[in-house]
Amino acid sequence: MNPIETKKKGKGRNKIEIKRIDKEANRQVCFSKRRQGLFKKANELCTLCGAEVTIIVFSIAGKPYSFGHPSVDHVLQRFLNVPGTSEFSRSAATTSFDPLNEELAYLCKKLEEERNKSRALKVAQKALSPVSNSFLWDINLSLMGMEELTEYEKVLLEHQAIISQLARQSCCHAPVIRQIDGSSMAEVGEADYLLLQQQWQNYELA
Amino acid sequence: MNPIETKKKGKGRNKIEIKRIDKEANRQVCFSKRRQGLFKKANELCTLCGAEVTIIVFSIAGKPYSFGHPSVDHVLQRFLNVPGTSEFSRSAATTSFDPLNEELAYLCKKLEEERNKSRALKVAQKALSPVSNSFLWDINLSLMGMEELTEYEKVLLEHQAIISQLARQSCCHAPVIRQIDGSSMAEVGEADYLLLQQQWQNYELA
DNA sequence: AAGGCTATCATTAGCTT
DNA sequence: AAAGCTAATGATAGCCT
Repeated sequence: MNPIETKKKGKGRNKIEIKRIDKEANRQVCFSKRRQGLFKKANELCTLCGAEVTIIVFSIAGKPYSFGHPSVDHVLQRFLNVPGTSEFSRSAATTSFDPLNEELAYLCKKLEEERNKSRALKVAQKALSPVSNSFLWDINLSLMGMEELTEYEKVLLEHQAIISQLARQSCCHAPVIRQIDGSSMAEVGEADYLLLQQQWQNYELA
Repeated sequence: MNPIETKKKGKGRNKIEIKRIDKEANRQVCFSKRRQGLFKKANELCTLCGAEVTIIVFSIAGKPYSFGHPSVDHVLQRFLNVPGTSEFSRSAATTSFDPLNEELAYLCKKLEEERNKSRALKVAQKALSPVSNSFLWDINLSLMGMEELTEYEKVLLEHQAIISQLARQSCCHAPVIRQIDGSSMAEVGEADYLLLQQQWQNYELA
């Protein structure tokens, strides 16, 4: 037995390199199997962790497949409504200015204005440690009504967007993986209805 | 040895049922690990099969994470332009053709938000006790360093989660008093950056 | 093709620092 | 909290039908 030539048996799985599969037949089979696996994983993530997930896949042939919980549209709407998450959520027409920087500058300016408006509150801020933001924990949500909470939520989203922008600028130009909360399965084909049913059964049980 | 009680050792993986994880700490860890796994699988699908994929995930805390090859926007744009794939595809695709209206709508929306914010501020200033929430509007993000911003982001996420929960319970009309328990939900994913770097390296090679 | 099989590789739940 | 470990479970490449 040659120790170097550890020939594998014909059955079972071989380790493969993650690079484009040249042989078209193999690529198609791999695509189909792995897409199913990906959607299954996504479904598990939703069920296990209460997350909202959407996946859109275009095959090399251009055929679209999608997964979404609670629905593709729901997650997309939510994503597109987050300021700064997607460029075309507000304007696909990139004019001479950079929309992201423009948005950042705009929001900073507005925040600065708000800041100037509430001078009386500077006292409270100064009383607190300049290093620590722990005073934020003092915010008492329970004193707010729903309307106020809604407004506050908007501010949170804006601040979050700004922070993400800053994080993006200070790191690299790779697309930042962004975050806020929260699963529908809209398979363009038919193959995944079973998975969907299973998913909803899980939810009904929960 | 009781044949019925096949107790597992402390180490190693146990089989788990695919249902919501109750324990929050475990759920968070699971979310983080499985999200990374999902993105890795998606990246492999892209590389192996030449597919275009985007994934959008909202954590239970409301934090958005996204994966996209070649980019989230590219895949979303392609998807939204496919007739019938998404309910709001038509509006999203057609309105973006008019840059002036789009920009105008955006500015109007922002203006309205600012007005609401000011209104909320006034209400807060009037109604709240000396321990006021309204100093929040005074926060100047541009004065914070990354470390501070990261901390602040954690607070934002927690508040968002609480607000989301309150919103869900709003049928009660009485804002539920909940105390923040110090556990942070934020993951300004360094692990994600690694994944992204890996992703981009793969793409540069391809 | 599409689905089943299975050896092998990959992911991860629970645990430890 | 975040990162590392390990034994189990889970996914799947290559083959067969």
